[in-house]
Amino acid sequence: MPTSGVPVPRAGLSRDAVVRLALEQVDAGGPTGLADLTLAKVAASAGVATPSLYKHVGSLAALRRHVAVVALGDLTAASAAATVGRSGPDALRALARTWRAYALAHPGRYAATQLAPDPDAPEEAEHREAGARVVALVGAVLRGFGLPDDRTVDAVRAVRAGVHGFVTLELAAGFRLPEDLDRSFDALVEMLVAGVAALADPSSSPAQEQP
Amino acid sequence: MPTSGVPVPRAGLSRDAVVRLALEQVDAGGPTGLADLTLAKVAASAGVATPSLYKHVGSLAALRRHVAVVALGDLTAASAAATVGRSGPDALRALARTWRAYALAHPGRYAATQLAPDPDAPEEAEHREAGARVVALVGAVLRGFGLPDDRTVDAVRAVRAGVHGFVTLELAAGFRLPEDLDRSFDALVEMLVAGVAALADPSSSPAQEQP
DNA sequence: CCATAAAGCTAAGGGCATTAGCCAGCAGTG
DNA sequence: CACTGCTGGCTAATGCCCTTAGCTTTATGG
Repeated sequence: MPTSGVPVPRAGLSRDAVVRLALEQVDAGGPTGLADLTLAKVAASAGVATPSLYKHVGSLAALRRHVAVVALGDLTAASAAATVGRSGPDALRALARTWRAYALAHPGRYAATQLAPDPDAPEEAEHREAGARVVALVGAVLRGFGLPDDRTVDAVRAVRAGVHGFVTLELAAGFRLPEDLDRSFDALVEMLVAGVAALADPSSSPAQEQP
Repeated sequence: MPTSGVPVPRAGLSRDAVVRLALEQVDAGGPTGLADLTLAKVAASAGVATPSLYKHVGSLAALRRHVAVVALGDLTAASAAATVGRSGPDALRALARTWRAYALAHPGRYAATQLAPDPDAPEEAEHREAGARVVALVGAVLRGFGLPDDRTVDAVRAVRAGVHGFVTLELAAGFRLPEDLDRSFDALVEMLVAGVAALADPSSSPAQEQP
């Protein structure tokens, strides 16, 4: 009895195993780990000829998508863990920091996070749902701000845009001075916190000039 | 007398001509136009064998960089035109809208805009400078807010991150509902305006809760 | 014990970038 | 006016890669 009881035949290697090896390669490749992901390398690391992978994976694009699903799951779990028990500005700060920390710690996986699933393809439903879960989580965190319903979308988008933009630029080495990135990020997060709060309470209009 | 009078030998084709053809291909390819840029296709559109391009271009990566320089120039020019004669919040709004408009109108070139030049490679100096010019322009626009010197970086980064993040997500079809994107973007821009103003005048602290 | 389906393999085709080395013209110079 | 040399084009070849087709082997379940 080599393994469990269902469909595990001989050499070992399965969709999950292939994805695991792909994740290793993505993780090892830094920010370009996803772009550098290659069936040839995964096959080599599995000790198998390249075409053999097609018994488990479908295509390189499909493998990338599987990586994306895992990465989105990671991010959802980390975000949920970081925000549980918090609400309002506190929760938003925790969410933003977790997001950035994840991106910096796993740049390749974070890149995978940004793959846009085809809205129609039925085989990408899992991918779409994984993405929707993260976005929903942002919405949930923002619920603590008491936003009017029709403004929630705007707030979610602003938060996603701000954090994603910062992290993207940071990973792409788009900023000079390596110093002070933490402080700049904090400043951005405070802008978002204040901005979302303002969206929730339009009476407190933005500070225009000094009084 | 086939052409003008300086260095145009026989068939016609030069670094600039090759870059021009590359730009056409990038423009025709939508958001993935840059990624889909290929020496083979450029050569075909020039009516030339692929290796011939190496007499003008160096490599595919170099061609991409030349495209990036052009795109950064476009963006600088558009931004300068949009912000001249404005200052403070007004200028920042104009800058942000111009940026987004450029990205939506020329997604392939906008993607080129995000290529990070090697900080050391001497042959990428032109690329670095083109990038620095755009960033400097953001700094100039923000000068109207009277930010303390040591906070300017934070503000520039927040603005770049917010706008770039939004546009990236929008291009990647990362948002659902095609409607209301304009309003969401406006909301983000107002957050940035208010946030930068707050950075300039820390006494007006963010609205925490409703009073 | 045997049939069958799954999981591997090799072979082959089609892209692509890149390097090496050849050839034909045009531009000057002696 | 002839010659020399540069320059921009070419073909050939290498080495990656993804992907498809079809064969072989193995393990499993009846």
